[in-house]
Amino acid sequence: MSNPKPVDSDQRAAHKGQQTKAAIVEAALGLATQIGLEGLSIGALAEVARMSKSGVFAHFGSREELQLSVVRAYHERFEAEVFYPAIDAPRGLPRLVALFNNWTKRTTTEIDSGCLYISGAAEFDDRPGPVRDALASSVNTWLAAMLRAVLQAKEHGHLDADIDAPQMVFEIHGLILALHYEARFLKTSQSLSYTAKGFENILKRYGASKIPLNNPSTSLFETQKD
Amino acid sequence: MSNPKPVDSDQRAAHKGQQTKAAIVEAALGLATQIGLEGLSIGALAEVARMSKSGVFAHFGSREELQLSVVRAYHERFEAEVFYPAIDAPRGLPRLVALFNNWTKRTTTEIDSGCLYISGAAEFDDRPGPVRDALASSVNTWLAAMLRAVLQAKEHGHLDADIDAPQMVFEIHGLILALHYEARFLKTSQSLSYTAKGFENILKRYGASKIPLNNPSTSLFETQKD
DNA sequence: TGCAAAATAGAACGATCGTTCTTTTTTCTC
DNA sequence: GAGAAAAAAGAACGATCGTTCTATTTTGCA
Repeated sequence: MSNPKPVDSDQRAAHKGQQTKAAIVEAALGLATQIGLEGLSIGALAEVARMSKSGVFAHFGSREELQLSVVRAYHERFEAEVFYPAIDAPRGLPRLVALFNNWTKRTTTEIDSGCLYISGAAEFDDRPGPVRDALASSVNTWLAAMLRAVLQAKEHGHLDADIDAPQMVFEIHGLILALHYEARFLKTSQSLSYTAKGFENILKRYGASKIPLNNPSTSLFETQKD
Repeated sequence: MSNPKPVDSDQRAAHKGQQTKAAIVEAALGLATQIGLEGLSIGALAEVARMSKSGVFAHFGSREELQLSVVRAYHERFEAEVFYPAIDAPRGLPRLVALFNNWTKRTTTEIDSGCLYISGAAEFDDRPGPVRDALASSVNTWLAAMLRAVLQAKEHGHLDADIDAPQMVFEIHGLILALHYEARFLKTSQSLSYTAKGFENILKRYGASKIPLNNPSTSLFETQKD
């Protein structure tokens, strides 16, 4: 009638199928983060999406492809929420701190919803296949980004020159895993402050104290853009 | 005929039912550590135990009771393998080191088999009920034991007097979680050495360097009794 | 507006799930 | 060795699983 082109905001020239598929993946992501990728069933998903089982199934062709779609969606969300906002911070220590802050913030949010990289690791650590590969690839990409940030901080003199960068990333990773485990499963109330203090300890040990941050009045755990 | 009392070595006066139940739990433990408590099905378990489904089922009465039996068995094994051997070490830093060494050793073994406390946390963090409670209770018992060891090390002057003991336990827990995650899921080859180095870093930061161990020629990661 | 194509629904499949019931086999005791 | 008790097997149940097929509805373009 008035406008032949659909006024679609975030999906350009999206046909109906792609829209509903996106909505299904969205719902599947919510289910999978709560009950896991293995617990995600097409019947339950169809109920949440208010569709028929076969209607949902047709968009993926197999359960495995549905799981892969969920992993891809989670990866994009993680990138958008943790990685991209942090590259606004200047290279070196500020960016490393920003990455960690975003990671912590996301993990804290996930205390209610769950983290696919953690539940997925537990579910697929013994199950070879495309889903496991996709999960591991995403996590490795993220850990490589953290490693890059550490190396840059080292190059800029924000950290000691002789530090073992992968070692530092490993220890940081441990903090996040402990945060998720103790906050979500054990419901330990102080987990977040333990995580923050642990990160401070790591920073000090690797020489971050020598280089004050741009804005000394700001806590280490406030992301600062320049 | 000759001897009316059964010459049973480790199960005194055990009737047939208790013996086979123990064997079933043993098999279930093997299955559950690999595919998880949720993935553990009675049909698959019966096949492994070379029994009928109903034969297996009769010993537990419900799947949940089977899962609880597995958790209890895992708890006992963990205690026997990690906790009890370490209390041969003298109170304080040596015992703390022994606990960590045993924990690390067990986790390294579990790279092939899986850890029930980690996979169980991922599966039951959103699922209230007796299984979740049993898992959380076991883990809390173990973390409390670690905390006790840290406090004793503090009291004996092996660690700084002003340290935050729960904070230290949290960081140690993170190391173990990272070891399991990166070794088992990501197959990062250096995980074990990262864990050992991370523990050394933590010990130093909390003041362990001030008190040399009994036997300076022995690595921190060799358990030493007496 | 009409028509092909895409999207969704509906029904049914074989398989497996946990569980119940009945029957057979094994074990233990007198 | 007989007979009661315990243990294990067998069959079947309703439910749900992923998947396939066909029918119906909805969409998008000429």
